[in-house]
Amino acid sequence: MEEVRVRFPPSPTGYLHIGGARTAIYNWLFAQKTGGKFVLRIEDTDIERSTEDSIKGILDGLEWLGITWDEGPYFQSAFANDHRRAAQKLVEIGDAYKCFCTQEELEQKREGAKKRKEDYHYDGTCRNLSADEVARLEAEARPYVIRFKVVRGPGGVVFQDAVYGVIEKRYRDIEDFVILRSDGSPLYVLSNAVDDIRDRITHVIRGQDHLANTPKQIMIYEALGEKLPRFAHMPLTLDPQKRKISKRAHGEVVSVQYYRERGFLPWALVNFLVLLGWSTSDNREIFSKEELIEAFSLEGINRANSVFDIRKDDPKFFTDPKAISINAHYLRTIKVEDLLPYVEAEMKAAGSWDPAFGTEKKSWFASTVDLIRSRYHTTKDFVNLGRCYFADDFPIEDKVLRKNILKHENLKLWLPLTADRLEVLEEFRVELIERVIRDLADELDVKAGILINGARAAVTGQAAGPGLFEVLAAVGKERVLKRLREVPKLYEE
RNA sequence: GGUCCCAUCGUCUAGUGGUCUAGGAUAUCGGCCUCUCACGCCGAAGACACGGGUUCGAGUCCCGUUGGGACUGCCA
Repeated sequence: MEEVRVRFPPSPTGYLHIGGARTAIYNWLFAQKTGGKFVLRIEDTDIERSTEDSIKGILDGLEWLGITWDEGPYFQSAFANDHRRAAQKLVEIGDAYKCFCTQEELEQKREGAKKRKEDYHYDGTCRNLSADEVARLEAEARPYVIRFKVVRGPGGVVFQDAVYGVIEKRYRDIEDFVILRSDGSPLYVLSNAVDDIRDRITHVIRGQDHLANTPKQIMIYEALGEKLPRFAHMPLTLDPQKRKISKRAHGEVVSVQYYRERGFLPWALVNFLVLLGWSTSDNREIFSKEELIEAFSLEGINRANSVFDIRKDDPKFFTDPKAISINAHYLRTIKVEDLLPYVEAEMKAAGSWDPAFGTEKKSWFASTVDLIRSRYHTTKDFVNLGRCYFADDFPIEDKVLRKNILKHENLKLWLPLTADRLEVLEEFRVELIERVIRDLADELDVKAGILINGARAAVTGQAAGPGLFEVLAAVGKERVLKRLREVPKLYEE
C-alpha cells in the first residue's frame, strides 16, 4: 500500500495560531495513525509578509505542542523554479495562456460588473490570442500573467471530500484564474499544488476555507497528468461572534504562545484543540497521546464550524472555559513527576526557584505540588497562589486578614500560643498537628474552625487551600512557628 | 451579488428512521463531603432554527425559508 504523506504548510506571516495548530495536529495525528510521514513546508512565497521571527515562532510552537515532523521544514520560496516550469508546461500543452490585460483594465471591468450587479469573471480577452499576437505583445515587452484555461462547456469538477462528501463545481462558475504573476512568481493555487505533487502528498487535510479553491487545484493536477491526493477539509474555528479567528482581529488569545505563557500544559492544549471539530462516537474527551492516535480518524471530523469560546472580558476565564478545565484536569491527574518540570520552569521564569527543590528537597517539593494542585488551573498558579509554600514572603489577602484574623481579637494571643504548642512536637506530622490544635481549641473553649482558619490565614495568606494540617506539615515546623508568632504584628498595621 | 459549505443545550459534541419524554462534557445553580476552597459524588436548569413534504413513524431523508461561514485578488 502507498505510504501516507501529509503536510502542514503555514505561511509565516504571524505566530502560530490555534487554527493553524489544529490543522497541524490533525495532519500529525493522521500521519501517526497511518504510519505515514508528516511534512512541514513553510509557504514563504509572499516574501513581503514573511518574517524570520514568524518562522521561528511557528517551529517553536509546534515543538512545544509536541507536534513533530518527519520532513522539512521545506521553504516554498526555494522551489519557485518548479512553479514557473509548471506554469510554462501548462502553457505549452495548451492548458494555460499568457494574459496581457493590465490590472487597471481588470479593475475597471470588475467595477463595471459590480455597477451592473453582474458577477464578474475574467472575460477571456487573452484566451484566444493568436500566436502572432502573443509574439507581438511579448516583443513589446508587455507584462503578462499566466492564466489557467478552464474548460468552457458543460460539466465541472467533482471530487469526494473525506469530510464533506461529494463536492461539485461547474466549469462555468470558475474563471480563468491567474497562476503566475507578471513578475514571474507563482500564486498559491499553483505553488501549493506543485509542491504537493513534488512532496508526493497523498492526503490534503486543511481548513474548509480552502474548499472553494480545491477544484482549481484539481484542474492543475489533472492538466499536469498527476494523480490526485485525497482531500479532507476540516471545519473552521470561529469566535463567539462567528467570525473566523485571526491574529489580527483577536490578538494574543488565539496564539499558541499565549497558552504557553499562561501556564498551559502543551498536551492539554492539543487535547482541547483536537476536540474543536472532531469527536469519537463514544464521546470521550480526555486522551493520552497514544489513545488519541489510536482514536483519531478523518471520519470523526465534524462538518459544522465550531466556536472557540473566548471569554475576553470575563474576569473568571482568560480563554475558553473548556480549555481551562482540560488543563486543570491534566494538572491534577498526570503523574506528579511529569508535572514537576513544568512547575520548575514556571518558578525559574518567575525567579522563585530554589535549586534544592530539585535535589535534597525534591520529594518534599513533589508532595507539596501534589497537595496543592487539585485547585489550580494553570502552572502559573504554582508560583502565584503557591508562593506561601515555596517562599518566605507571600501576600496576605486583605479580606482574609480581616475575616479570619482581625475579626477575632483573641487570635492575637491564640495563634502564637498555637505555635508554642506545636513547637514541642518532635515530629511535625499531620495527625500530631491536628491533635495539638484540636486539643488547644477545646482547652480555650473555641470552635476549632476559628483556630484553623486563623492559622490558615496567617500561614498561607489565603482563605482557601488544602486541609490546614496538611498545609502546616507541608510548610514545615520552623516556618509555621515563625508565621504564627508574627500574627500580633498584623494587628498593628 | 455569485459559487460552495454548514445548522442539536451558552460553548464543544453524541445521535446515520422507531430504543430521543434527545445522551455526555464544559460553564451555571443546588446538595453531599468538610476546618476553608478545590477535587470527587449526587441533583437541577438548559438544545434538535423555521416551514413544508416523504414515511405507519423524522433530530435523523427531500425541498424551501431563515441564519451563519468560506471563497469570489497578479494574499496564502
